[in-house]
Amino acid sequence: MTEHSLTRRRLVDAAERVIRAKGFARATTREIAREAGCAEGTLYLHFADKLDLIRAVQEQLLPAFVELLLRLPAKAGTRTVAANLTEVADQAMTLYRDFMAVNAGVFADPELLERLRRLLRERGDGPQRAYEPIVAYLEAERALGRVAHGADLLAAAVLLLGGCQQHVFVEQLVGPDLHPLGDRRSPAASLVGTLLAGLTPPDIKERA
Amino acid sequence: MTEHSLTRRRLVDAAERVIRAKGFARATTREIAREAGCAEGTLYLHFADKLDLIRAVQEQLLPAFVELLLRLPAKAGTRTVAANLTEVADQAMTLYRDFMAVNAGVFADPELLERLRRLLRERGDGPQRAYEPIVAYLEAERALGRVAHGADLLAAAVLLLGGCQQHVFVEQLVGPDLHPLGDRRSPAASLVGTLLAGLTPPDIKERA
Amino acid sequence: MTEHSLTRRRLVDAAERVIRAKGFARATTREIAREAGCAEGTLYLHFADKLDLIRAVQEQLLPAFVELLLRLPAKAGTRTVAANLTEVADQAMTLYRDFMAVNAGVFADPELLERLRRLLRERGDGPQRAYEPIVAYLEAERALGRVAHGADLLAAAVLLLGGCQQHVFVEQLVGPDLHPLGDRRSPAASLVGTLLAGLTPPDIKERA
Amino acid sequence: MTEHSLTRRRLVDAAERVIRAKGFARATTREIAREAGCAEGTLYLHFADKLDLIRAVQEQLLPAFVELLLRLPAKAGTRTVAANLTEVADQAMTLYRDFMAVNAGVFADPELLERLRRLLRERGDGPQRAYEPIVAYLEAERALGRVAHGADLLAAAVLLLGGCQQHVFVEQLVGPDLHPLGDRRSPAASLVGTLLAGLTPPDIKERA
DNA sequence: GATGAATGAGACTTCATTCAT
DNA sequence: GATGAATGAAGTCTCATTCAT
Repeated sequence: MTEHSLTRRRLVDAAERVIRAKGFARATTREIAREAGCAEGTLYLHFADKLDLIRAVQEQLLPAFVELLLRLPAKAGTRTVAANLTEVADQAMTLYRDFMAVNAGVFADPELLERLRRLLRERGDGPQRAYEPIVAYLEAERALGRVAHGADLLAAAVLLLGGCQQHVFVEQLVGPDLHPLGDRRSPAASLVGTLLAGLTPPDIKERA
Repeated sequence: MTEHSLTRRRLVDAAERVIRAKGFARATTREIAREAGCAEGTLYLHFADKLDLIRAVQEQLLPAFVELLLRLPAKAGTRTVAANLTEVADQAMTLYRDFMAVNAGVFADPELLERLRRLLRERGDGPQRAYEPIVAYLEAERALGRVAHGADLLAAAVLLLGGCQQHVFVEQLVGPDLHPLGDRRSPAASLVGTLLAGLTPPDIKERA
Repeated sequence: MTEHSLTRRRLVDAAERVIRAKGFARATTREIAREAGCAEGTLYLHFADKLDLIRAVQEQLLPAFVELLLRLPAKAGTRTVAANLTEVADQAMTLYRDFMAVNAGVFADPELLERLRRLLRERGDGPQRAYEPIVAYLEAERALGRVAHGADLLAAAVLLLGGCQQHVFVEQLVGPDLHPLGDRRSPAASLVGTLLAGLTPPDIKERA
Repeated sequence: MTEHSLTRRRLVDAAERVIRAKGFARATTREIAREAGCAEGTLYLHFADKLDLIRAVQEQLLPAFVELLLRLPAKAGTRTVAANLTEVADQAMTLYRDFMAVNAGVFADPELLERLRRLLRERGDGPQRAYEPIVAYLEAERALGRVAHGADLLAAAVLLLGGCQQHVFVEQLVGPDLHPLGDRRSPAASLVGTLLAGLTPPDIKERA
């Protein structure tokens, strides 16, 4: 089976490297083969076509993202909630920076998007899986009294990861120097602090 | 002048339609011209090149959102903060849905990204500008006592818009039915409510 | 008759200027019309097509070249033969520099070349007409004893103009600094001096 | 290696044929590929771009001439100076006839001209290199007493090659029958003879 | 399995020319 | 006569894919 071939793995890794380094639009089969150290034709011995290779890259990327978060729930009760979430936010920003080009390429091509959608659906997988360990962690903290009882933990996870993605998005589009949040010591900590504190003033909150 | 030419507008509209319908990767000059009902060469009478047309599409998408945001500060004190922000969040989600394919195409090609970056830099423009009216609105509400004094308003704006973008991102990748936030009556309201309330329990907050 | 229209003349002059300034390949109808200060369509009111305009440029250029030489024969007996020929050579180099782009464009396109050939044939005109005043001048000098009796005056004219064209050709291709003749005080004088003196040593010449 | 590939050679040959047959302006990549019997894309497997192919054509045209010139210095002392130079002149005319269309195309386009200029500069190459073996030959003949001691050998080389180029230029523009030098038994011999003899009468020369 | 030269459809862009105003 | 927006054929070049070795 070609599924576990060494050359196959080299091609997937090469594709990921090229997309990250030169952008999705520059990730040609020629460039990928060169990076993988094999001939262009070899690609078609291991993959039906280029989309098939891209799909393989996606399959490899998504788990990496989710797995990072799996250790999170175990941290409940350690340090502070802010510290734990800031660590996650920092890593999320790094991941979004890396994945930006791949995601963009997929969203730019409906055929790729549809293929990936179908694949994720079959597996019950997807980016929303990243919410789960965050929600689990927050549930654990809630049980420990370090998170409010009424809090919408799923919405919190969306806000947290969204804030990170938004930060990276603006950062890449206008540059870190023009990003209004870019001059903070830790943009991640700013986001987490605000998410934890909320915006409602104490007096109003009491009445609610 | 070509700036307000009818054909120019037809081309921009056609480009937006094609990008949305067939994706950025399928939005060829040929297809766009066909959709606009004019010859391919005509495109280059109104735009320097394809990117110039893409930029025009981006500039056409923004106003609806910007205009909503510009009215936002004046709403301070009306209805509830939650209602005002939820309206913005709903509009932002619509915008992100429309923008997704265009943004993806730009982020997939480093050259397009670089050119857009340079243009935005020259104009002092960019997606970060959307934070400003939100921050201004929240400042006005803070002056009215409806937002906490210590709140980090810029971080709040990033979380809010980021949460919206994240929601749309997952929605488009896995479909609305599999999105965990998709079954809520109003995902926007969920995000806003959580952002306003925060996660910290009242007792801890008092001590801080 | 459009033959003597002011706009027509403006177009021909503009075409010549554009070809000289930007090269034959960059001399588009759009550029020429812009330089002439009229609309692109106007060109087709005065000329059947672009080739017709180019032909008009040619018609205007060739006489300018020939007319320069017409004063030459009258100079026989004045100053020195070397001085008179050097003056011609200097001007010939200037002309070849100017005409290079136009000539190149014609020689690059067989259809243009054929049209020009036919036109010249009808008129009995052409670049060979430039030889005539040079030959006439040398004949006059020969009668005055300042040029050898057996000299092949036509061949001399070809060598002189050819040397000038060759000099400009190399100069434009490799740049004046790398041209081996470029560092002479006067390349034209070098060519003329050598043409006058010949290469054969005196002792051999006597025997002949 | 593609340097010695059969297809590469076929493309260069095809390009030369097409340029000669249809002119530089008609030598499109499509036409060249068709003439070479391969696909248009194949051209870009062997050449960086179209100019790269044109350069290869130029480099292929040169050798025949260069080789003749390289053997020239060794001929010093054999036959007569006139015979040796006439042979060179004949070959030069053939070369210029072949080169005319290619050179014209390059001189018609400032961008092509600039790129060729840069390439030649890097290599220290160029048409001026043709002067060197001619000068070397004449130096050898001078040492043997068959060329005058004071002669400007570089200027002589420029006159010789220039005369040949001029002859071909006029011949192609007005046709051989109208060329005033065209009815000579050997135009090359006429030019060489005149260059050797010079124009100055013996009595004046003695005084100098 | 591996190779890489060859393919050819199709991308973006230019430009001589036309025609309704 | 003049205009200039529109045309569309044609140009150069790219790239996913195939196939003989």
